Amino acid sequence: MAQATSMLEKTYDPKQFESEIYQKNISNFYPNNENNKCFSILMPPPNVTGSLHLGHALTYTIQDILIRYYRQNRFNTLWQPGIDHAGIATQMVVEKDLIANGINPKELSREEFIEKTWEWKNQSGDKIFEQQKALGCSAPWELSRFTMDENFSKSVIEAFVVLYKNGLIYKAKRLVNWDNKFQTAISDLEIQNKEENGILWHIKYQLENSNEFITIATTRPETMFGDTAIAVHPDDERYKYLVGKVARIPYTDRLIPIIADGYIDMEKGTGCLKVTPAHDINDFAIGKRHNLEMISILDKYGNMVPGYTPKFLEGLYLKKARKLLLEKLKEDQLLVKEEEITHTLPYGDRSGTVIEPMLTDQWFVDAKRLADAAIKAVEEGKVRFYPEKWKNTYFEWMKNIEPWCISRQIIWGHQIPAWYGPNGEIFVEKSEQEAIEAAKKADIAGDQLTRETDVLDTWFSSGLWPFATLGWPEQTKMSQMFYPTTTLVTGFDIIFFWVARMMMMSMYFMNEIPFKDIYVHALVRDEKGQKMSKSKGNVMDPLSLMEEFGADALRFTLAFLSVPGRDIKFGKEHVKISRNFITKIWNAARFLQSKGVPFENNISSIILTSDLNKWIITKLKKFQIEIDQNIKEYRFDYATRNIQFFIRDIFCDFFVEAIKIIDNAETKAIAGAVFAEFLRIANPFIPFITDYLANVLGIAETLIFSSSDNVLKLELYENAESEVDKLISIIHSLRSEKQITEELKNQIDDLSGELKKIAESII
RNA sequence: GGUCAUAUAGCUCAGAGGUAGAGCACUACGUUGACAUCGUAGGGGUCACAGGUUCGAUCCCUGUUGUGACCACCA
Repeated sequence: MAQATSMLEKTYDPKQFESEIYQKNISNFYPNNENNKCFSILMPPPNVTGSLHLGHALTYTIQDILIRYYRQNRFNTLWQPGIDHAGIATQMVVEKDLIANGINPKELSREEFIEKTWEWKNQSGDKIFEQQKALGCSAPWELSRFTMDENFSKSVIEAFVVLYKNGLIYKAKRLVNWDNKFQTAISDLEIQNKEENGILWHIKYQLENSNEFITIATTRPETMFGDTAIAVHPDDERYKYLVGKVARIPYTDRLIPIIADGYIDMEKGTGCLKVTPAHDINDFAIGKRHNLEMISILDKYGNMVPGYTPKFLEGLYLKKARKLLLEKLKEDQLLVKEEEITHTLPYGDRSGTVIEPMLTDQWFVDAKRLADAAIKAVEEGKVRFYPEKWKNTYFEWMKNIEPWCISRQIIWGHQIPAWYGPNGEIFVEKSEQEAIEAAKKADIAGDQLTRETDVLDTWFSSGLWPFATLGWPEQTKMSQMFYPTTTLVTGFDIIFFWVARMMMMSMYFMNEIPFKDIYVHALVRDEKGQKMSKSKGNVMDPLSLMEEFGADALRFTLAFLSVPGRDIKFGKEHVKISRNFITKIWNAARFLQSKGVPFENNISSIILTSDLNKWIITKLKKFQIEIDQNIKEYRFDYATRNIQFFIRDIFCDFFVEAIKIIDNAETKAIAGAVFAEFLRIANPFIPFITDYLANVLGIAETLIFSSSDNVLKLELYENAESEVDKLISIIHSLRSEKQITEELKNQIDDLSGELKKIAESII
């Protein structure tokens, strides 16, 4: 004990625990093989470009609490860590980095660019691991996977080939969301809609062989050169007579028919819609119905292509072309009205530019077919959402799922394993060698093959995370032990991106759910409830919070604020309060130590004679039971409240105060043992201080593997509990009434000797 | 337009069919065996509004309003 005192006081300010240095170096992968209880969590792989933000800190804290809790209770645990290659995001960062170093990324070959990206990844890719460690994350880092690693890539290729051969992946020319900045297609999910003020231009098209005009309304006049019809509602009395006639697109010789289609809303605009199938999703559908030609008038950079475009606009970027065209239309009195409207425009969530619908060849996953099993698994309760309401969100999206465009025209990612023959033949194989062999059978020489240059959507590979990390398609021991995983912890913002995709992929390839529970946590907002963002400047850095208040305080705060179904309004003040609470624990330890309390006794072996001690034992066991329950129900908010209540209101405010009066050997032994058990119970939440105290107080080298068995074996002493509870309420009355009434005096006289002594000490 | 949430003390949030709870802030007192990063005591609430069910509703139901998120669409 004397030695422990010197450690406490020598290394640290005696009144406060400084947590930053204490980190146990223990392998955190814990297959103990004592039993077959397994608990596993997939760590959502952060982007390789990422650094830790508060949302990460929240999700990792929750996962770490779960992992530590089950590991303590002798489960075989796996918290699978890793990093995502984050295709577009990474390519963006690397390109910027290259430009900053005087290299033009466009002048690099594909191979050179990939090499540069790997270089960049290798020097900055592991930063986030260090940050996770600082937060106390106890993951087996040696098992980390990276989505672009050789083995993982093999799994990705395998998945693609199998899906293709079974008809679940296909190539098609369709309208996709096109990002002009990156010159790639993106999926529907990668779009952010923003409401904006815009102008609706009313433009006259002259009817052929007539002096009459028809007026359409559009927000995108420059696409008029891709028009292939004008549509009106079949019941629209104003325009009925025009159906079947033809109009001429201004500044061109092209004639387009006026058609009738029920999609048209008579109230909107002029009631006449210019139909541009290659540049609008709804127009595309109309075009299909009426067998219209699809004319693309923009190239991949968003410039007007020659051919259908009049000479004076050729080659111009669409916005410039629009401006020039409008001036011209005005001059020629074809622009009859400018109406101010608000409308929603799609923006690329990475590029920030307006997304154009574009007619291109892309690869798609037939998500509808994959969705069925994924929906069923949740409907049947094999996979459960916590809180349950998120299952509605999941169903809504899954049941209306659209084909998933998985090809990206970028470099960084898994290159699609497809080879083309000279006449457009497609060979999808796991390797070039196999493609050559397949081609040979079709009488195509290997040297005539060219490989698809597109790469896969990042989320295609992330979707395989639950089983690809465990070695799929090989059958591994890890997979046997840990698949399906127990709990997925994630934010609601990636239910579609990731959770839904993992569900689909896992049901298809493993024929089994990827996880049993999905715990959906909140979004961390600032104290005013605003989303944190760099542009608003309200981002709080977890690392500096940890530096100021300690990792335990941050973890405790995040868990405390994790009320299901409510976003977290996060203020620094909260962390300070938690830090104060950590200090309270620290000081309790200092006091017990100064009293010469022994900490090494096994709690279940101490013989209990006094009500006071039976009381604290009863409270301790109830505390343990509550914690167990709350962890099982993912109520980290309750669990942290339990911890606070037990150590402050139960242990410090009453029991420690009582020790000052009743300090016999039994009570001291109980105090030390209860405190030791408290440290153990709190360890998953606040690992730094608890492990440190356990260590210096001689309780254990670490609490990381200590189970709750001893506490659960204890008896509940209901009588002693109510006796002491009575004493506590007497003390409250004594204090608030500030004088002793006859009634209180009688109540005190009814107490047993030891308790009476405590009550009398208050008087 | 559709869906899902949410409304409780000045603030952040718990809560249960039957005397409204915590932390912070506020007031008073306290450095009498750890802790002022603390302790003790205290003030403070028509539990958004309107109906309904009930012996009893802040809690359950319906509607209204406010707030938030997501999805879809926009000529």
